[in-house]
Amino acid sequence: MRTTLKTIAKATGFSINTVSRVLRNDTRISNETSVLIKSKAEELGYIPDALASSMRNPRTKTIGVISADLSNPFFSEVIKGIEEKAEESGYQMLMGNNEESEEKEKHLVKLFLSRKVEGFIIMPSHGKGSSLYDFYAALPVPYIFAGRYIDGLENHSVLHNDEEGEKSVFEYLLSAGHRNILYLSGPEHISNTFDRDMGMRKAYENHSIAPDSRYIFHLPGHPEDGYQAVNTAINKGLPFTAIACFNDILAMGAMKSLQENDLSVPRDVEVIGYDNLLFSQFMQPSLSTVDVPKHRLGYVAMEILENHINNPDLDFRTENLPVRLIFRDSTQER
Amino acid sequence: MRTTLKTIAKATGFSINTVSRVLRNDTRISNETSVLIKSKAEELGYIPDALASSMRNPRTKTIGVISADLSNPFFSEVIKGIEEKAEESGYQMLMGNNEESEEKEKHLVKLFLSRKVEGFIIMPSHGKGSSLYDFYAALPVPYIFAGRYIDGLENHSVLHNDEEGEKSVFEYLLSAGHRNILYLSGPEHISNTFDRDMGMRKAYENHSIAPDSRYIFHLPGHPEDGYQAVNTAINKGLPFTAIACFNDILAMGAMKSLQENDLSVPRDVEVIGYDNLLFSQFMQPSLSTVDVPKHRLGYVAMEILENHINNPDLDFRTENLPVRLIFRDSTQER
DNA sequence: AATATTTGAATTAACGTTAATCTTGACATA
DNA sequence: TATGTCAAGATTAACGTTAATTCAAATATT
Repeated sequence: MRTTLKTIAKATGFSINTVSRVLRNDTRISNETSVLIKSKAEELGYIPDALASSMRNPRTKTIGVISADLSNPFFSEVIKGIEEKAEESGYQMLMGNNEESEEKEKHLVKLFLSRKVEGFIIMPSHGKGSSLYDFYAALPVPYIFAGRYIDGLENHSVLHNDEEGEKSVFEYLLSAGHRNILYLSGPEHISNTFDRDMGMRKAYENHSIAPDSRYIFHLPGHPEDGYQAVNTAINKGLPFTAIACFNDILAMGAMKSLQENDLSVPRDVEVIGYDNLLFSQFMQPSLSTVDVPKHRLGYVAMEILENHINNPDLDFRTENLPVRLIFRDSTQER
Repeated sequence: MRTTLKTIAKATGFSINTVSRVLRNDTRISNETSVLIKSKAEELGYIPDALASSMRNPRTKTIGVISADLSNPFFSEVIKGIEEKAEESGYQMLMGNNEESEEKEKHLVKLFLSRKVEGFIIMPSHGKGSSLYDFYAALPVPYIFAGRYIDGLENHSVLHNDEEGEKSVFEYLLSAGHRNILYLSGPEHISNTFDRDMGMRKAYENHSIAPDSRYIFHLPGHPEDGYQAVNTAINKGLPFTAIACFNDILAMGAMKSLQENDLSVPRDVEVIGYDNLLFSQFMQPSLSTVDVPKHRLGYVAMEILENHINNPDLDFRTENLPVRLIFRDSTQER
């Protein structure tokens, strides 16, 4: 039989309530009793039942974290940031993967609500044209979208300035004289793609140039996608002198293709990634990229969520973290 | 006010119990009643309280997952495997990070027990000389160690044949004639280091050669460690013609150092990693490495755990997944 | 017609905890 | 002495479920 408060109460002769209060360090208990009960609890290997406790005490100290892909190094950095702050604040994480499906995402949110999470941090699968607006708007607990947003719910997001980031990439490339820039963009249903495309367009606009749609690829974002896209461009005889990538992983594939086609980076082609994943500085040549504060993104998301949990009337507002273009060896500028 | 079974009972005129049975699709309910109650539940936006339910029904359908480092791509692949099988079996994951500390690990296990997890999958921080043997041996729920083991609890582990894997690396290198092999090994407190070192030694033994301890480095396993270790070897004038690494991440750092020192891979130095992370095939040159079935490791761990949960009398036994040396461009052999 | 079975549901008692309200005895105060 | 205060603890009633038991009416069986 499991040791419960009742067991300890019987063993010590005190009431269940007194035992409960001792173990919660509640007041109005003599020191003698407290020591006695605590030692008995220890002796019996008492493990508190957090679920039973949550029945009277609505604070479950649990949050739900839903990511697009647990194995993606971008998300895992973000999740580590969340975990760090959650740990500091005494929260536990229920975790799930939406597999880039809105249905799955909704299902997970419901499941987690059932477990009485006090809030959510979500990396939504679909942002642009999401069908989940109504669903989220009606959620009974606070929620923060990390790194992405859902149309109409922007104020629930912690973002990293995607538009500014991609704009700085294209400002650099266009100013350096490039006129044939391959742009390996991301999936169209996520907000980041939309914002970065916008940044790209603004940079072209600043230079009074119209972007050429033949140079823009919308890709899922895996290494093979980058590899194939560059192969395709080369095979079609599309001339280019620079490649801007939606993420470092695409850049990894792109560089592989360039290498196989005997194109030198950065002499023949300059390449710029996005995200600044750990490995990008160790690539050969090391990858110029836009640094996204992934760990901080997670940490801040949890900070904000905690704020809203403790303060249900607080208004939500978009947080936008700064990004920074980092020059390494895959560009001429250093 | 939250909608509970009571709310629905009042709204429909049936008893709480009847409502409960309808929503659990229990028997002995007329179809008419069932439809009525279900539609009312839907209408009122009823969200079942899984915690309250767990008070009577001991199946919480939750497991605890504790990893050494959430942001490490090796672990995140494993976790994805766990998540996939967990999802299939209807389990949710409570997740935490032991930060390579046994104290933190123990704390997390207790916390999760409090939440009534039905079992654990743990990537323990310390395996060799762990102080947690007694603690784990007394755990009241089944637990599986993924990818590592704790001395005396080997039967709770799903492993990948570390000894065989590293042995195959050294068999290749020694057979190819290398006699000065830098071995960038891992942290001494984890079982993988111990087993791979053993594999290395067996290969040397097969060739009747005594390994030279000046060539063996025990490192934490970050890219900088590999980078520094190779720099150090070069600066000390230690001659070498091959590098075997405890993981791909070390190899990444090692290759960077070789590159900076104008040593060609694989012509001057052959390099072999371990783990076969996604990016290793995209490195320049692509990295020869030992493939570890990371996703499968997680998936199998969850399969086994579920088995033990459903079958408490089942004996634990070590599972050892096969590994395979993959030749790419960082070795002469292809 | 008397009895047994079946169906559909209500009642009751938990699960382990916590919060609110009582109780008791010791001591202090006027 | 009568009354008040306080400390230390006990009692009771929840929280939202589920399982076991009970009940009443309808139907079937002899």
